[in-house]
Amino acid sequence: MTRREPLNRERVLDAALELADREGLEGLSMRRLAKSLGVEAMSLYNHVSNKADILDGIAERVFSQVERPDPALPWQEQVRAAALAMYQAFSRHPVVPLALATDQSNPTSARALEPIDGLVGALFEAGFDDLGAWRALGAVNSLVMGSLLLSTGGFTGGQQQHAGAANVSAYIREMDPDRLPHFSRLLRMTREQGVRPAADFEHALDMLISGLVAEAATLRPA
Amino acid sequence: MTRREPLNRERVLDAALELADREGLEGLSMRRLAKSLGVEAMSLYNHVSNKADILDGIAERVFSQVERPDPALPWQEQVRAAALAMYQAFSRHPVVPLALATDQSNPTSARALEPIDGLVGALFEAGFDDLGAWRALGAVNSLVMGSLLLSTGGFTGGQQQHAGAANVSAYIREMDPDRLPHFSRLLRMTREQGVRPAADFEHALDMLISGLVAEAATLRPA
DNA sequence: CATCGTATGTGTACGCCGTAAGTAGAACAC
DNA sequence: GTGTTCTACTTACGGCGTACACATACGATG
Repeated sequence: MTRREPLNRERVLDAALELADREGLEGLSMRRLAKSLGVEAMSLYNHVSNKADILDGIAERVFSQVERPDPALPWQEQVRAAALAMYQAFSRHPVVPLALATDQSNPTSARALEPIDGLVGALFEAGFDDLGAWRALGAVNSLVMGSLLLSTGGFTGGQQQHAGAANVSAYIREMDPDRLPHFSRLLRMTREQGVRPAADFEHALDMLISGLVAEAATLRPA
Repeated sequence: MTRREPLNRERVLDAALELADREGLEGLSMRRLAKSLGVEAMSLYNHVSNKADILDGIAERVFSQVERPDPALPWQEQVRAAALAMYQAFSRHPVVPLALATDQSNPTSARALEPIDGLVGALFEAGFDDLGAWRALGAVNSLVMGSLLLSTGGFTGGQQQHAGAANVSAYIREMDPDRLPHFSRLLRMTREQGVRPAADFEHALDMLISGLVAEAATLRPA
């Protein structure tokens, strides 16, 4: 009998991320995770301190996959690249934004926050003061998180996969177009043409950044 | 003995929203809700079909409190007013955006979606085509939801209440400012000056809308 | 080699959760 | 009266996170 590899934190987090990607946040339970590792639930506690620790761990892992933009770029492009990089990394693992938003995960390691630090640096380059940078950071983060959350199951989201299509048509069926003429027109359009969350996000990001640029222009009369 | 008022859907939803406001989303359980009504858990099922139904119900309730902007306003101001109205209604009941984002709630009634319909109408007024309006709607919704979610417990959120202050200072303690110079500077600032999520959101919204306006200007050479 | 402390995995149990199923009692129609 | 319907209650099931006690295996030490 091939003696099985001993457990360790790495392997637990690997399996947790994989399970969560496959089954969603509510499918990630200690018992199911243990089963996927061929082990009993309580064994996990020898390697992680509790479930929150697991969620922090996978969030950190995903944060650490966020590519950092080239600091030589103009600040707008750094902001754009940083936001896109966060969006892309998180959209590969939609469980993470969910866990962050619901406060089930709270990564505090420097490694996790580095992408954000880079973004703030670019905002300082642009001439924002502390409050301005804080607000711009919040705007970008909100757009990233909001886009991710709405594209996964949010109320007006473009849920393109799993229950997605069925979901949108359920909306259309239950909705009377007389009371919601504009919105139902949009929903019909999305049904005919599909929905591309990443492209939509990129477009939204560009609009926000153009607003940031306009504001930054008032700061340094150059 | 004063015979107690009989239960009904209204009273169940009232109590559910109140309990959720007080105890948060994870504090809203069928058993606790029943107890707050002086009743056993299973009795609730005579008036709502399950827990998802309750979450839909309270979401609809809060949606219906969103004020609709005056359609006579210029479109930018309609968009601004609609987004602010959503933000304000939801920030009084932070459970609702959470339930929406985690797909635990999925209101489909016309009443709930009216505020969104109005927003789309304003975007059509601005000259956006279907795809443009869809994207602009997504941008605004994402910003609203993202801001709400991050201000409640998000990873870089301005959690001003409950565990809030302690939380930010925990960050500061665990973080070494050498690796995160910019971000730690911002956190220090927020600790000294506090954080005002609503003002921050308004600022972010204005930046996004200025981006929307710029885009709309390219559509109608007017 | 034997021994022992530590690290790792297991079994059981507790108090939560949502809810299916069955039942008891009251209100009402006939 | 009898029957129907509606509401609330009781019990129970399978799931959750995890505390606690226990077993076993391993590496260092004698």
